[in-house]
Formats: sequence, structure tokens, C-alpha cells
Amino acid sequence: MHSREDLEKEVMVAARDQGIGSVLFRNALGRKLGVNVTDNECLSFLTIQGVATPSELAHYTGLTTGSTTAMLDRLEKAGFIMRKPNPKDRRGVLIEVNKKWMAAAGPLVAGIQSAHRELLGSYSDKELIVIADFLKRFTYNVHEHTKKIEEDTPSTLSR
Amino acid sequence: MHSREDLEKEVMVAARDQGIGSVLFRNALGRKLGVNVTDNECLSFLTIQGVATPSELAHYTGLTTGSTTAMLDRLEKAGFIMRKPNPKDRRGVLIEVNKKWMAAAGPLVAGIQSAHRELLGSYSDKELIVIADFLKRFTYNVHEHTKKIEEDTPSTLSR
DNA sequence: TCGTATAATCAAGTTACTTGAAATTAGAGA
DNA sequence: TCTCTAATTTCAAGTAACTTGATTATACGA
Repeated sequence: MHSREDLEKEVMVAARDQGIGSVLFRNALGRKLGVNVTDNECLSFLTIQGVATPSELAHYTGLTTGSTTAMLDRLEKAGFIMRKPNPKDRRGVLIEVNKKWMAAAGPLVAGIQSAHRELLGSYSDKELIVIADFLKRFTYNVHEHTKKIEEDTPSTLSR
Repeated sequence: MHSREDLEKEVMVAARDQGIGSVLFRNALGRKLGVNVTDNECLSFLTIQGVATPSELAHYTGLTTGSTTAMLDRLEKAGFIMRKPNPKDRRGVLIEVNKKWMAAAGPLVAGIQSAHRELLGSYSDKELIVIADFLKRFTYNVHEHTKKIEEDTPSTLSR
């Protein structure tokens, strides 16, 4: 019923839809919790990573370091994050998410997390290995080509 | 070597890393092409979807419809998108990406696309079916819980 | 220890965003 | 058909967030 070509396309489309869905989910979460898109992306990154430096957050959010300072001021004032001294570099700080954010976001992500766990439970070990392998290699491609874009000389696109 | 628990966790981590990687890739692309984060997310969505209404773009980007109008004005002025009348609804318009954007972004995404195609080529039909199935069911979860968050009564989180 | 690079912050100016209202059309019900 | 309400987009005024360039402090290589 499915040609090889269709099958490959199906995976590509499914991967893209997944990306779109994730953005929509995070936006819904941010709206619900009353944080703007940028702050929400930052908090979502921190929730996954645990801690990060302002530089890393600037890179992830696509902001300049100046805007990142302002964003962290906002989030700190709101009680969602904490600045801690970086023991490895006295110039910098480490950012941590506070319990206030976890307590607010936790209940909203609990449902999807358990749904994902249930989904994973429906696969055999062998299948999970294939899935993990695919995701890792896919992500590797993304990283490699991100580096390539960042390294290449600036584009000449005129606006 | 791997417990079942480890295996499931590995997939979850891989899925999250993939999401983070995608954001970083899109940001790199936007920086390179000189468009801000919001405009870039919008263009990336349009590139995938082909066409969309301003309302859909507002929802995807997390903007109000007012900001979306301003964003579309920017992108139209820059020559990246086009407003077309919506034949199905004379109140609204349809947004399309112009060749100018495709020509600018195309070369930067060509590499990753062929890398992804090569990656898919390394899997058997059976494996691709598992991967596609996983991605679809994962995305289904995301959609369902996005709806749930949007439907629930507003949060009482005070800032 | 000198010079350069990196991390974060700050202040001034600019850009993008929100809010609330207006214009236009859709769609449902009398 | 004719209202009435809802939906889609736009607009103008005010606010919030972002960029740029400079500053402070520390790291790190020569």
C-alpha cells in the first residue's frame, strides 16, 4: 500500500508536525501562566536543563545578552528564577528555576507527561531502541547544520 | 545493559533534545537571514504549511491579531510574504510565502534536508513505520493536552 | 603581568507588542 | 429575507520588550 517514498515522506511530515505541535503546546502553557512568549521559552528551556548561564539562555531564545539581562530581571522579580554565583567562573552567574514556576507549570504538564509514558509503554524494547536512535541521529543532523549556518559567512540578503 | 526504565527515559530525553535543537536551528536561520525571532517563526510555519490565515499565524506565534497585522505588514514590505483574498471568507485573507524567502532560506536548509533524507534511507520499511507511528501518536498527545490547557478555566497564578 | 577575550549588566534609543475600537462579512435564527 | 451576534482583520495609542554600544569584572593565553 505504501511505497518506500511515501513512507519516508510520512516520517518527515510527522516530524515537522511534531515540531509545530510542540510550539503550540508551549504557547498555550505560557498564555495560561501569563508569561510572554520569550520568557516562556526561557523557562521551558530551564525546566528541561535545570540550570543554564545567561549566555546560553540568550543563545537559545535568540536574544542579545542585553535583552537577556532584562528578561532575567523580569523573571527574577516575578519569582520564577534565581541567579546564583557560578562557582566555575566568577564573571558569570547560573540561572535556576524556582519552585514557584514548577508548582505553576507542573500540574499543566503532568497530563502530557503521563500520556507520553503510556505511549512509550506500548512499544517493545527493540522498537524503543529504533525510536531513540532515530531521534538522536535526527538531532545530530540538526546540530551539525546549525553549526554550519552559524559558521558560514553572513548572508547577503538585502531587505 | 539497558533496563526498560532507562530505555524509556532515553527516548524522552532524545525527544526533548530534538525540540531544543529545532529551536536553535530556526534561530540560527533567522539570525543569518536578518529576521527577528517572531517573524522567523512565522515564516518557518508558512514554509511548512504553504498558506495560512492571519488568525492561524497569530495562534502559532502567540501574538494578538493586532501584532500579527503589524508583523505581516513588515514581512510584506520586506517582500517575504503576500496577502491574497480568501475565496472562502471575504472577511479574511490568506498569507503565502514569496519566492524571495524561499530563495534566501532554501540554500540554508538544503543541507539538513538531504541529511535527513539520508538518515531515513538507513532504516528498513518496518522501522520507518514504527518511527512514523511514534511521532504521530506523540503529536496526538501534544495536541490533546494543548486543547485541555486552552479549555480549562484560567489559572490563578499571581505574579 | 600584560593584553585580549569573555560574561553580565546598564542606559538610551528603537522596535515590537497589547489593548480597545472600528469596518466588514459570516452564519444562525425569527 | 432580515436581524443579531460572532468572527476576521485592521488601526491608533500606549506600553513593554529588544538592540546597540559602553562599562565592569574576571578569565586566560603569551
